[in-house]
Amino acid sequence: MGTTQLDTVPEPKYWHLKTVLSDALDSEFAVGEILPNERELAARFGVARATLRQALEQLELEGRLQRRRGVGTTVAPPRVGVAVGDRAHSWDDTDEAAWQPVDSAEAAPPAAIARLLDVRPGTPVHTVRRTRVSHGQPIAAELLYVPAASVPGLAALDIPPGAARARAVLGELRRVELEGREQSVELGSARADDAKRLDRLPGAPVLLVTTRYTAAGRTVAVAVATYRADTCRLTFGDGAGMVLAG
Amino acid sequence: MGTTQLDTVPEPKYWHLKTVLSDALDSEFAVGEILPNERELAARFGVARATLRQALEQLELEGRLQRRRGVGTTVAPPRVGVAVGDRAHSWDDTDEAAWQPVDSAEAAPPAAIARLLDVRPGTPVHTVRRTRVSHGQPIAAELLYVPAASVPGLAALDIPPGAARARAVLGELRRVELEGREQSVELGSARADDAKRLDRLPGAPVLLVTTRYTAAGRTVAVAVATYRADTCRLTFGDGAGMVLAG
DNA sequence: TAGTGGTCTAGACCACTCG
DNA sequence: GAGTGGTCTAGACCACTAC
Repeated sequence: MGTTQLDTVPEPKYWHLKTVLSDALDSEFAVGEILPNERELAARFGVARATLRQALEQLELEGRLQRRRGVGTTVAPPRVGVAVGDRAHSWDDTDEAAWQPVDSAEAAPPAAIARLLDVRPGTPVHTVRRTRVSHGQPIAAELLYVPAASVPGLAALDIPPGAARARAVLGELRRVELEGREQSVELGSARADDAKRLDRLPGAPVLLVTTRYTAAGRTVAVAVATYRADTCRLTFGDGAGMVLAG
Repeated sequence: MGTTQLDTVPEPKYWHLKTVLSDALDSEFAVGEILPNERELAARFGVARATLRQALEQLELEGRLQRRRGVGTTVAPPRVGVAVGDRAHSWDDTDEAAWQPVDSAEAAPPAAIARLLDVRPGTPVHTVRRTRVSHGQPIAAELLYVPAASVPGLAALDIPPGAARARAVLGELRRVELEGREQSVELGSARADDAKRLDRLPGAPVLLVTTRYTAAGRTVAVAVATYRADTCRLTFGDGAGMVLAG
C-alpha cells in the first residue's frame, strides 16, 4: 500500500522505458523521423544499451519503429491493411499488380504440405514463388504448391523453370473452378531466403498464412505466404478499410 | 568457395544454435519433456547464456518451446487451430463453452475504437470482457465494445457491472440481425492485464484480432481479441482441421 | 572512414516455483 | 532453500550504410 504502483511487483526497466518511448513517439516525433542512436538513447535514460534495445525491439514488434543496420531507427508509418481473405481467387488477373511471379520449379514438398495436398510424401509437385508488393515495398513472399494433377495442361507446354513458367502454372490454375478455401494465420520467424526477399534479417517476425484451395472436394493447391509482421495488418472479409486498433 | 556454407556471410551463433536445437527437438525430445536448464545448455554449446537465450526466444516465438519462470523449458505441443473466422456469430449460444463472460462495464473507448464504432470520441459504450478457453488453457482475452444504440433493451434491465451483466449484453446482442463482419489480424505484445489473463508475462507476443460486426450498414459492435501467439494458429473459413505448415 | 544497428560475452541480481 | 527463467550491466567486436 502507498507505493507508486497499485501492483507491488516492480515494473521491469525495459517495460517502463517502452511506455515512455511510446508516449514520446506519439507526441514528439513524426513518421519517418530518425531517433537518436541507441548509445545516446541508453545514456539519456541511464540504462545499458541492451536494456534500451529490449524496449526498441518491443516497439518494432508492435510496428511503431523501424530499425535498419548502418542507417538508424525511424518512426514507422501505421501498418498497411492487406487483404488476404477476400473472395477473389489469389491467382486472378486482378492480383497481377500486387503479386509478382518470381520463378517456378518442380520439387517434393515438406511432409506437412504433402499431407495437406493429399499426395504421398516425396512426390514432386509444381512450386511457384511469388512476391507481394505494396506501396513499392515487398510485404510478402509466397510459395505455392500445385500437384501435377491440378494442372494437366502444363506438361504439354514444356517450359523451363523460371518466371515464365510461374506465369504458365498460374495460367493453368485459372482454368480450375474453385470451390472454396481454408486459411490459417500463425506467428513465425523468417527463413533466410524469405528474409532476404522481404528486406529483413533472418528470424524477423512474420505472419504465416497457409491457404488450401479446394475444388470438387479435392485439394487443388496449397500456398504458404510469409508476411512481414512489423508492417502488415492482415484483413479478412473486406476489412481493409478498418483503422488500426489501439 | 569451399567453406562450410554456400553463403560467404558468417551465420550468427544464435541462428545456428536455433537450427541445432530445432533438429534436436524433432529427433530427441518428446512433447512436454523438460530441457536442461539455460546455464547448462549454454555451457554445453560453449556460448554465453544470453546467446543461448536468443535462440530459445526464437524457438518459443515459433511455438516449439514453452518457458516458465521457476519451472523450466519444455517442448511445446503443436499449435492449436482456433476458429476465428467462421460464419457463426461470436456470441451465439454455441460459443458459450469456448467463451466465458468475465465482466462488463460502461466506459469511453479508445479513439481508434470510437472511430470504428462511428461514435463521437469520449462517448461511453458498453464493454464486455470475455476469456476464450481451449483444452483447459486460456488462449484469448477479448474486449467487446457495444454502443448503447445497439442494445436498446439493456437499459430497462438495470444490471450492476459484473459477469451477469456481461451475459445480459451478449443476450441483447443476439437479438440483432447481423449482416456481416470484417476482421483484421496483426502482431502485438500483451498488455499487463491481458498477459495476466493469458498466464503470460507482459509483452508476450500476441495476435490481435479486431472484428467489426455490421447490420443494416451500421456498426453494431467491435471486438478486440488478444490471442496467445505462441500456442495459437488462427483459422478462417473452416480451416480448423488443417495441419500446421512446415 | 565514421556512424549505425547486430551480435556476443561474463558476469550479477531478482522473481518465481516447488519440495 | 535450491533451482529455474527474467532482467540488467559494461564492455567488445562485427556487418552494413552512406558520405
